[in-house]
Amino acid sequence: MSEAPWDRSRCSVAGTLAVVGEKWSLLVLREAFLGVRRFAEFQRVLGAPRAVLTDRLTRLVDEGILRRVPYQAEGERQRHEYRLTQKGIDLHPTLVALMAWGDKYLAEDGDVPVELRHRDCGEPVHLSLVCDAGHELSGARDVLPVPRVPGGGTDG
Amino acid sequence: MSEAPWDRSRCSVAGTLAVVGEKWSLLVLREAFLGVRRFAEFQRVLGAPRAVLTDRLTRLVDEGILRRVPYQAEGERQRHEYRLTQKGIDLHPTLVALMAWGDKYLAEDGDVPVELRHRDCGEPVHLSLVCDAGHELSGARDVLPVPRVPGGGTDG
DNA sequence: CGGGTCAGTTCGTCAAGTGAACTCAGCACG
DNA sequence: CGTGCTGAGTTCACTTGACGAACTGACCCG
Repeated sequence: MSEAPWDRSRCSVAGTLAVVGEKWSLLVLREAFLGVRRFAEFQRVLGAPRAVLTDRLTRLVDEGILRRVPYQAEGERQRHEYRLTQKGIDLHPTLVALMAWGDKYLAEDGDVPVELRHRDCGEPVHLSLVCDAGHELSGARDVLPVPRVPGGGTDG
Repeated sequence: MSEAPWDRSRCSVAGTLAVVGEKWSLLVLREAFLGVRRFAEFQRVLGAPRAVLTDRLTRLVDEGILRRVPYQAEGERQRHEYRLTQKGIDLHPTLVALMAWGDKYLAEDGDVPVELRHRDCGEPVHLSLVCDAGHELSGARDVLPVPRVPGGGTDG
């Protein structure tokens, strides 16, 4: 059942990448967050080969990240569309993080393709690292990774 | 120069994935954040083929995400090690986001391999989406994506 | 029944990942 | 000074996956 070479036991990053780390998977999700739901629409905006798209869509449905639901447009035949589940929606921070990095380093000339804003107040949003005590961390330097042995106690 | 099939013009997610979306790239970075610096160490903890590892390391150095610096251990010959640049450190939120999702959905039995804590106070840290007005967003629903045409004005 | 669209499969080709063996440099040992 | 060891990297044969175009099948329209 090892469908990926990544070592799941060592970190959740590997596990997550084993699920959505294949080519196109995260792009599919990106479009899903932008409202794309139908096969042909994914195909058009992504330009991915149909076979790959079928595979990724099926995979994401199998993983519970997308849901296939019947869909009936007016005057058209019934089709089905792909919609995000909660599990899929929870990948939003990942996409936001990827986008933020791309915005910073790949579009420094201000040519940001998509901007994220708070729906209520219209202000731009960004990711922030906070601890349970309410402190806002300034960066990776403030983070202490604590490895935990599976089955072992919480090492202080 | 199109080293990837992703459409860079549409979103920064695609651009970022074109840089670090290849197999093993993000895993290499994950280990880099955990303190791994030498080739053999990457090779051991990841189990990646050496050829691929060489390629990813070179690629990440070329992209300015890692830096190759000389390294001299006591009683050993001089070697070089790979260290994160600021550009690489800025990928930290991406890895945190991936890890958080994996922790939630792949290790629900509490078997979280690595926990991140605030270095100052020891409390667990998590990503949070905040807007420039200081509001903390509850999720992807509160986010409004605003597409911007390259070269066009800020469409309100 | 024929044409058109959406969704998906099949297939030949080509790029990429994989794992083992090989090379090369420098230190340790004798 | 030669031999062996280890870290870093390359080469190569094999397998997997991506690619793009053509094909199938369902369904609506006329």
